[in-house]
Amino acid sequence: MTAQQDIHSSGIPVLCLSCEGRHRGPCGALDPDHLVGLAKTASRHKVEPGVKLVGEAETVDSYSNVLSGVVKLTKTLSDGRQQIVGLQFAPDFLGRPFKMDSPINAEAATVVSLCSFPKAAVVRMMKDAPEFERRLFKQALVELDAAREWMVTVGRKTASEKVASFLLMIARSIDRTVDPAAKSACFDLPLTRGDIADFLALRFETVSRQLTRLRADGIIRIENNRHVTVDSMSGLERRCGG
Amino acid sequence: MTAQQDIHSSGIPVLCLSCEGRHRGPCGALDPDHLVGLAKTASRHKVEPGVKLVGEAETVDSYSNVLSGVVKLTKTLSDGRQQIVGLQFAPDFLGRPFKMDSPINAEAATVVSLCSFPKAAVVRMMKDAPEFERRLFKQALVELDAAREWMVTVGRKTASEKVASFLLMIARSIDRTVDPAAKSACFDLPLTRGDIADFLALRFETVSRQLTRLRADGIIRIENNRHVTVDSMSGLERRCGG
DNA sequence: AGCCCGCCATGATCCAGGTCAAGGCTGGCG
DNA sequence: CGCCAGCCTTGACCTGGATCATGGCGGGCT
Repeated sequence: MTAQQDIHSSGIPVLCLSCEGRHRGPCGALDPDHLVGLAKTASRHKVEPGVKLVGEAETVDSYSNVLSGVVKLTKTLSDGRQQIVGLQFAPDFLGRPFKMDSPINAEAATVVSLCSFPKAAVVRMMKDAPEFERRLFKQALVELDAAREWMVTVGRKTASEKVASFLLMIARSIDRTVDPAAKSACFDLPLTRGDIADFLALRFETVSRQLTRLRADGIIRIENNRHVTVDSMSGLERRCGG
Repeated sequence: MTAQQDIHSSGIPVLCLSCEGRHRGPCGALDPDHLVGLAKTASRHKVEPGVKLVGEAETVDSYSNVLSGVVKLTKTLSDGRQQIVGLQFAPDFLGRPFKMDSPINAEAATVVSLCSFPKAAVVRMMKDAPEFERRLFKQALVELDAAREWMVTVGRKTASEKVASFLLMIARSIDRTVDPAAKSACFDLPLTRGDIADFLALRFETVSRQLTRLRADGIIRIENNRHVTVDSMSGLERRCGG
């Protein structure tokens, strides 16, 4: 950080100083005055895996930034069939602007830390800081691109291609600093086999079998069911099905 | 239209007066001055089914409003497998703000009429008229909701439920004035069997068989392969699978 | 007219992934 | 410690939808 930026940061609330939501997220659009106003209404939480954050068709009165961990967005049919329709990582903004109720469920997939704001404070910020609204707009478009990308995967790829595509996506999302052209990667799966199945529209047995196959073929190693080492990124890419 | 509105409309370009893009679309956010500026750069087209409007990964230098007809948004894997990831009806805005190139293909599914603008004109309008940008934001969120809704359908429903859900969606999209609680409906399918298959992640033979089944069960009638009459909306809803 | 081409329907067969079943591993808790 | 619950793996078998094949229908072109 340069001296110039240091001076500018003098008015920034302590809470926000090293916050992901400001560093790369929507709050980065706000000047110190706005941040002070918003920070007064903000509250931080840490929630355990499995905790429901927002219910489908539920009225929502707060929005949040994801500061760490992974949130899964799901939809469920009346007979229990479930589909994960999106994943959110830090510093994504969690919530549906311009609507009273959420069209989806949001649930912590891992330990998640959040910075929550009353809905009204966010609405005001969107009015007062056009660049803030614009960041939310941009995130919505990125999520739309991602949702459409996954429609192709869910609709048209084979089980083997789906699992490879998922691993590649996670490898690239978990640590965005990693060289995208790296030969290998290493990360903790944020989802159980069952969750991965709900994301890819498979059964957990099928996910398990495909992971076993990737392991047998020397593409990946798995420790403790969760920790994955990708030994051959190129091998993984070749299995994603164009 | 009241006298008051009549007076206000006096400065509106003739082209825009009865335009769907202004009536219910993004241009409704613009005042006469803005409309005049935008209309100077606008051009209207009519294109035949099958005409490619935007290519995947192609640089785009114009945006459009859909004034009539249906546009399909597709993604294709390198080996030709295709998925329709969205449909656009009047008065949807066609184009990806904040990006040089489109992440998807857009193709006319029916005869489509468009009102196109140079990209720069739209970018300027987003700066000058915050309410215009907000409308585009809202449309993006509606498209995101729709994409997620279809992820559930594509991923978790059976072939029979998929086709029923598709017919219901079309019945409700084609004529938005129709009573959503109506007992029956009547419309032209904007897509071929093959297109419907690409939308639902099925094969066209499967779509054909499911339509035959709905016909045999007295839920729908089909004339000329395209014109559908839904005799039992409730029967169709019951087959959508929650 | 006669031909071709795109679209659709339907039957026969196949197979990827779903379903059912059995067992292992790990961590929390009485 | 022993028990239980959640998660994972693997095997055996089944089935919904894909694939392959055949033919009909309608509209445009020569």
